[in-house]
Amino acid sequence: MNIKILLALLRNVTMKSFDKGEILIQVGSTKRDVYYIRKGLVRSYMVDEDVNEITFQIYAEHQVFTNAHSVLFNESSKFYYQTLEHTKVYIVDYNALLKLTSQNAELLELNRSYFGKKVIEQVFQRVESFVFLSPEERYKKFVQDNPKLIHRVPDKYIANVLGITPVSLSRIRNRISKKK
Amino acid sequence: MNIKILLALLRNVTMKSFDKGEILIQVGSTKRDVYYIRKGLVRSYMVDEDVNEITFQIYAEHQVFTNAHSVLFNESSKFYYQTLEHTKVYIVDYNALLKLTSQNAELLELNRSYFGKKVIEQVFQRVESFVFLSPEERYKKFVQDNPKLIHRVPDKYIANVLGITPVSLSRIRNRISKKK
DNA sequence: CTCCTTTCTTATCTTTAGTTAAGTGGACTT
DNA sequence: AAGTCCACTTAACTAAAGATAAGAAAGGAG
Repeated sequence: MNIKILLALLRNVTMKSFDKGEILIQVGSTKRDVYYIRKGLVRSYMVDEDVNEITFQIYAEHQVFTNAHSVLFNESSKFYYQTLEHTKVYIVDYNALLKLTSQNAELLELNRSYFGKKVIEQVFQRVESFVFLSPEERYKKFVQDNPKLIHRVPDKYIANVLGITPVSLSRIRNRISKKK
Repeated sequence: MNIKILLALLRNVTMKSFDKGEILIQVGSTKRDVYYIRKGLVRSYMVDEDVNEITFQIYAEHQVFTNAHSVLFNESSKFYYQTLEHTKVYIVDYNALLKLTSQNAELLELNRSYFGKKVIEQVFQRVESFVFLSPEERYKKFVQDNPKLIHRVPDKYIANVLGITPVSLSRIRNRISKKK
């Protein structure tokens, strides 16, 4: 990779720290920032008509997230993105990233293959888990895929991600532990 | 758009017709063909351990589908793609498409924005429907989004797509019609 | 047109999830 | 250290979904 482009890339990267509970992306935002989590935990969530918060996704260390509605569909964000712990992130403006990568075939491929794929792969697998698995199986898969997360993320958020209620999640846990 | 590139594009497009029930993409295939449905209906499905077919997605006229596992993740297909009616499609090899589009910024953007977005938008909305909606609400949304499909697609396939059983789908219909 | 297959519905029973509320245990505050 | 808040569990009830089977309706093949 061209060192000139690498330097240009680095110039566009910002490091930021956030306290627990801070909002990184607001609903309605059209910013096209791409976040890489160096340390910490972030969740995306929506607020429904009854003012309930519903968590859509959870992101941990080394994961990339972004205002997907803005980057992918040019719409404003439907989600809040909020830290669940003290969190340190690298931020790149997606437009700048695009400009840079379009100048370099290698980077372009990296951008497409890495960033795009990760996001899509995740979403795809998630649909599959809803179509093919029961809530209990989804929970088991979640634990398997994210063994460390269950101790760091409140159950109510995990329940939302699995598409069930916190009460139901608690019962599923109970059921599983009894079977053993 | 450059006419030379347009012609090159057309040289890479094949038109094909399939009878009802034919398999377009086999499980295990690594072919990177992109299909555009001119007329007809296609479903993607998996076969589980108990040899049950589980339908993952349904594609109709003017929709684009492809061996997503192969194109997006460089893996072999986990799904069969099968016609549900006599179906006419245009086929482009994705690799050829990539080569062509990379020579032309306009086409590149078209490819990214149109093909990519459509696929991703669909999957995203689908996850949202599982997280935020009940089975009954999912069914209503499906009818709203695909008013013509319900009369062309067997219920058991729709049930799979919604993540429920055919029996449950029948009951949901019954419930809805009684409420009116 | 009739027979056969497939799909859809209906019924019964069991299991699981949603809802609401009460109770328990931690963590944090003052 | 007592009180407050919040997350999680448990309980009781209702509603809905899964499984299985049987019957009705529709579609296709000969």
